[in-house]
Amino acid sequence: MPEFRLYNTMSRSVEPFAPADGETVRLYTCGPTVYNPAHLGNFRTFLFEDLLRRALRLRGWKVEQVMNLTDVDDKIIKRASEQGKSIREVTDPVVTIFHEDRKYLRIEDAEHYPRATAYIAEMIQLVERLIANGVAYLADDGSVYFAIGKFPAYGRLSRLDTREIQSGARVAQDDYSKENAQDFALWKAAKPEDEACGAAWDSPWGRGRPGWHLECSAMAMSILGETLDLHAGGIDLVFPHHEDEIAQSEAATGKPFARCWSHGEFLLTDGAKMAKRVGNVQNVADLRANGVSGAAVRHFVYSTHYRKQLNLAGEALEGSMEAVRRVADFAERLKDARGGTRGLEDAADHLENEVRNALFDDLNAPGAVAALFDFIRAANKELDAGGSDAGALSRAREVFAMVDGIFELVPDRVNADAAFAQWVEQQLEERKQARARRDFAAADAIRKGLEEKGVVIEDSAVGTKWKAR
RNA sequence: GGCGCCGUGGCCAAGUGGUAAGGCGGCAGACUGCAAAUCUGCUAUUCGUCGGUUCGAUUCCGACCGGCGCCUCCA
Repeated sequence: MPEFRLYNTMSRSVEPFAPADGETVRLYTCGPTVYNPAHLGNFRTFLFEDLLRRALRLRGWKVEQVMNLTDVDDKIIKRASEQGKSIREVTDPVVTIFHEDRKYLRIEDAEHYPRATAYIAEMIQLVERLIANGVAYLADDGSVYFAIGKFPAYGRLSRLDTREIQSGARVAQDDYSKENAQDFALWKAAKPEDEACGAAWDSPWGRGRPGWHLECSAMAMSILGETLDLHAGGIDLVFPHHEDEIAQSEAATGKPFARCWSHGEFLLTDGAKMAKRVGNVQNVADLRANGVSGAAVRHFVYSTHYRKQLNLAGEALEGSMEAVRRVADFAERLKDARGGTRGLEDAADHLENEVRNALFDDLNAPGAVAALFDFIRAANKELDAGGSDAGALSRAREVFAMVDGIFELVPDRVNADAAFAQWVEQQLEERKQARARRDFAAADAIRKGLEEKGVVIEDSAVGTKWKAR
């Protein structure tokens, strides 16, 4: 089994990776803030993490993944206030949509999806530890802050040592009375609007709510233990989110918070970061409306390395839709095949090796996908040649299933309703008869009629197949 | 201003100190009654520009041009 190598943001280099106990990778991934459906940029990160967990399993490890759902934060409170709802009323529907979207993109279930509001007690305990350790303080405004000056390692992950506000940097908006502008809130004193929407809890420091960073540390350590094997997220979380997670976790436990940090790059739209503020977001609902399958999105995302910005532009998505059609046709063909050849078996062996090597080399998805397409061409060629080797065929099916079990590029079959399918079959029968009497004009007219209904047909020696397009 | 990333064919995009993966598209051919699917061949003498190191650089170094991201809302 080749060594698994992964880029570690902490060291800024590709390093060998293995879980501490040699068996189970304890993986924490920062999830969505559920005030609005996640957009494709968010999902690029979740797709990266999906591939990561599948690759780790391919390597032979178990994976225990936590993806948190941030269900209390400024934006949620703002929305709840505007709509006269509780935060729960705002977040519940969005959580439902998140999971639907996630399934559409075939992102596997993580083992845990903790909601921040379910871990308030753990967060309070963590803050108490930090206060006891002298690295957190209660300010005049009733909020508790982390004193970054008390944590010498602060800034190691992001390598942002100079914290002065420079020209060009965004200016911090100070809503709270901190001792140091760079200190971050662990616990925020409740404001009237927080109380109004159910975003306030009792604490030793009075009514309040958790700061954003606190939830991840509390949930990660509660569920996975004080030292994670791997912590992943979007590149923008490096600073301040992950920096602050490290500070508050390590200052509390005295142990390393994560053994490895992995960050996925952004999705751009026509060259600009996809973001609400830019106004260029697309979400899964938009894709569905345009007939873009989850499989096509996966192909698109996995065509670029996770540490490189990916530009949603040009005909890229259309290309992925077509590419995935090719994979689906091949899958069908492999399923229906009656036998294989020695060459088919060799191609399968080669594919398995290539995929392992690529994926274990810092998650080189493009390389693995390229190997898959090489295999499809080679296998189509072998299948064209016929062959009756049952062992070779089953080997090809096995490896293809393994690879597609990782990338999931075969789109869901659109199940035409029964009446429509019956109508299509009837048309095909009529066309068959027309062809039998060599009335090709009639046969072509039927085919044209089917195409107008979105049905593509393929004649072959064993009959005519059709598929909805 | 600080930190970092990127610039490869029409589009998306791998990769390596030794002469360019893969997908989409296009062109031609095989197969087909015609298609579709599939297969075959062709489609970057070249990897932003200019220098340098080297026997040799797209790959290393420097400068420049262009694009992007982070510097407490951020996947």
